[in-house]
Amino acid sequence: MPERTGGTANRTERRKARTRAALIRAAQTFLAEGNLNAPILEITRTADVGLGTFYNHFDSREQLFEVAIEEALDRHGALLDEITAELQDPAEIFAQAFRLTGRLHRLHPDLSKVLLNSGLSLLASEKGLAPRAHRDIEAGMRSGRFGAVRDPDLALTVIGGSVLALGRLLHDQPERDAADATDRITEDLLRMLGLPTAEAAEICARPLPDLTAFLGDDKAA
Amino acid sequence: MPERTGGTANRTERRKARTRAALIRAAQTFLAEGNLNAPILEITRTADVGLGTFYNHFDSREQLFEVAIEEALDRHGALLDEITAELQDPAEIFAQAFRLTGRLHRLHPDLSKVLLNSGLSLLASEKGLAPRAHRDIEAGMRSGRFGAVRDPDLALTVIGGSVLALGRLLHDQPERDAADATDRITEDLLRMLGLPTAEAAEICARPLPDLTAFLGDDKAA
DNA sequence: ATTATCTATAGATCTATAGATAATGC
DNA sequence: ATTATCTATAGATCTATAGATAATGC
Repeated sequence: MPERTGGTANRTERRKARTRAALIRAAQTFLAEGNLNAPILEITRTADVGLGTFYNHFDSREQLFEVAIEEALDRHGALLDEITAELQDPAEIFAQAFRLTGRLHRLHPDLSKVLLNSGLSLLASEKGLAPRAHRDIEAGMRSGRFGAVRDPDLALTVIGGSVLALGRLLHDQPERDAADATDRITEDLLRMLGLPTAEAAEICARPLPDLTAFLGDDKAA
Repeated sequence: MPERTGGTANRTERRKARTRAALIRAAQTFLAEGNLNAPILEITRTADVGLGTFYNHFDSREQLFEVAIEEALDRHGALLDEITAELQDPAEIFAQAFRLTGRLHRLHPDLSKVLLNSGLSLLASEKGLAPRAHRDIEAGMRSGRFGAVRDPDLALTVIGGSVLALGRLLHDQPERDAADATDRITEDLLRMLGLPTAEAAEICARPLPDLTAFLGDDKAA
């Protein structure tokens, strides 16, 4: 019977990886609660490992939380890649990624809260939505599709800020229709990038793949 | 000789107000450093008051920091009001407020860092830029000037997120021309709200009042 | 034999208060 | 006489490590 956790060489390494993952997962639950000061003992209890074990893996709480944020962004990035794998048009790739990210605040509230409590680090991170949006913006500029963009960093700034602020809005207004709010903002952003009004609306009205299928297993690689 | 700090009744009250202000100011310096965990003793040392005094004014560090963020936003809001007092057009009021806020990241880096480290609280706060932008958006909708806006909360979401993300960008890229970056984003946002391209550009090219005059005294009421 | 993990704990750090002091009110 | 502030400190809490234990490697 094959082991689940990674394909690393021996059992000792796999156990170590599992312990590390448990610590990261525990950190994410505290992050989701906005409790950035949780005592290390509480974190290790949540991870169900001994206190001393923490220091085998991390030097400080700050370091653990940093890794935990990166890991969450990474997982989200992988999900976006999976879902947009078939698409060619940068405008559509961007639109789908943004629309799905907005919906995620309802479908996966834990990840959502981790992102909201991670402050602005998502904006400059090499993981997650930001680098993908950057790639799509540059592709769209080259193809002439995003004619209104002169500086991709500035476009990315408005987009990244919108992702965060949208998350906050949906968190503050639990009864608001997340899909509708997200799609409207996506439309605004597409127009801002240079798409004609009608086309922006059309792209945001297209059907989306079923997210729940992808979210079935929480531990998606 | 009249006292400076407020016009409150007696000297005891004024001294108390000064102590409280010193604590808030000290909290803001730690906030600017991103040190949300500074021991209360260090905060009181920075404020140059005894440790016990802290508990005469606040119940917890969290409460102090909350007040410190509100105070910073409040001061910024008052500055914006002062500067835009003469203007009538909601589009121009909004544009000036946004353009000045962007420039503030260079002119007043301490306030800038306080805002960036305050997380997303600026987005939903009743103080600072957000309520003013909300007011301007609704005025612009009524006058038909912001024809593209259907839901003011969504417009405010993109705008608020952009404020924060712009601050982060300018912080990460110290050599970038803040005025230029800010004006371009303002232009994008005005177009998003429904202004014609040419008019958005024109409004963002107008001269701004001299901010340094207003920033002369840091303790502007 | 090696390596990860565990438990127990010394020492550092921090919070919150008690009681003393200093300043102002009346 | 009242009120804000101060200093000193008890007790709580937390970090980081030392040394023991358990599991795997070879």
